[in-house]
Amino acid sequence: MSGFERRVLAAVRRIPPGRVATYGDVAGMAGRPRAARAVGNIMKGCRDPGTPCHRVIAAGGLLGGYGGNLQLKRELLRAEGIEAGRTRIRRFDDVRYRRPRRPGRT
DNA sequence: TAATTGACTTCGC
DNA sequence: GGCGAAGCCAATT
Repeated sequence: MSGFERRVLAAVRRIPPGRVATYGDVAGMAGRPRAARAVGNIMKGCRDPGTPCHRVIAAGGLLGGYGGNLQLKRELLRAEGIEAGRTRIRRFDDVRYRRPRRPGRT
């Protein structure tokens, strides 16, 4: 397992329930903001229990993919209070998870 | 080592 | 909203 992959999985695990993050966001949390594709590639092989891959979606609130079971992804999200339309998450901006910032002077 | 492959992202039509 | 093109990144062959 490469360091990048490990960081990506760790980032995904940090996404709280009821919230989602885009591949790009996860890539950023992993330290490679431009590696959204690589993140997707890793997600594809996401079989680690405890890693909520379903909370990772595409940019703009698009659903992205889920091993062909996009329907399941929607249900899982819905179970966490996130509703999704045919192609897109609802209230995406509200449920989107962001990297925690260092508390400091503003 | 080089080429290919995507659960990506942004832009234009 | 859907489609095609270009850019970008790591894993796999």
